[in-house]
Amino acid sequence: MPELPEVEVVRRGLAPRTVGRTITALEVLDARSLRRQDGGEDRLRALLVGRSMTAAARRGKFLWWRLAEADGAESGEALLAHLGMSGQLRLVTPGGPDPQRHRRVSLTLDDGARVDFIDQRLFGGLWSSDLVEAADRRLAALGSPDALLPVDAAHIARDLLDPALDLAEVARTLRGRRRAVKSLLLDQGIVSGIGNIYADEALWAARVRYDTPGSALSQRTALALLRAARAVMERALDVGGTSFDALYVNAQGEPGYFARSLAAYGREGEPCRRCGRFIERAISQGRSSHYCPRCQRSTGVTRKDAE
DNA sequence: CGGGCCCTGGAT
DNA sequence: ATCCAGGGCCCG
Repeated sequence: MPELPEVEVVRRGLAPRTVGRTITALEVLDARSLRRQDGGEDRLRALLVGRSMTAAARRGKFLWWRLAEADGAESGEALLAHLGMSGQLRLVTPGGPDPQRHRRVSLTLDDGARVDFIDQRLFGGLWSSDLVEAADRRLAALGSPDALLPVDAAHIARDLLDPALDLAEVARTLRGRRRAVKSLLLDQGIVSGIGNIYADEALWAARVRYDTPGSALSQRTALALLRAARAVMERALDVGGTSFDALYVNAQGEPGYFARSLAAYGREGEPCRRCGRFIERAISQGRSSHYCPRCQRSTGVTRKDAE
């Protein structure tokens, strides 16, 4: 399921073939993928056709293109995409493979290539969003030329690959909450880009149990956990992300290879790669958590929690 | 802050 | 036929 590494792989695949190109047509095969578009298909078409893409940026799991008029002036809007859990953005070149299954929206570019939005489960979408300045006025995201970002992504915190992220501050935020640490890692308003897979992997790497209250973490452990999350996502990025099946592929239609390196996610009943104990699975907040019952421990409760 | 919902298709 | 997967958002 596309989390930060997978979305970044897609961004890197799309950027060189889309930035600098002009959109010549919009084809909508399933309007449900435009659910979040004000004014629907007609308005999106009016905003896109004849505009060029000037940058491909990403914050957390949100990906967007900056748009400019024919004369090069910025339009003040971005084309925003979220892959949900089964979305793909695929580059289709004339004569190349042409995926039809679950194709929902296509953009045609002035070199004849197409960008297809494919989405089996329809949790993702494509829509336009006005640009606003990031609250901290720093570079908005990876791939962004300035501090502007789509208003519909402005509530999303910076992610662990963002040079402007203040790691110590995020660690302090985790420690200021009493919710389970996994729920905090998944909260895109605290730190973005982490989903169920990389949350379980980061917790395993840092030896922290999913249900440890944030307030029970030391600053040192909270920092170690965030660094573990960053490290596992960087390793996944290096091998093209995590693919379990055909649901996640890059812009060229190729899978990633990180599934074979997972230590916790999806490994219920298999031996822990550190200590050999069987990985267990627990349901919490409607999601499964995979963890090693021996080497992932609750760091215990703080005095405050014991009261 | 937890739970339901949006969706489809593959597994049971 | 029913269950389950899950990101984000909305509801209470």
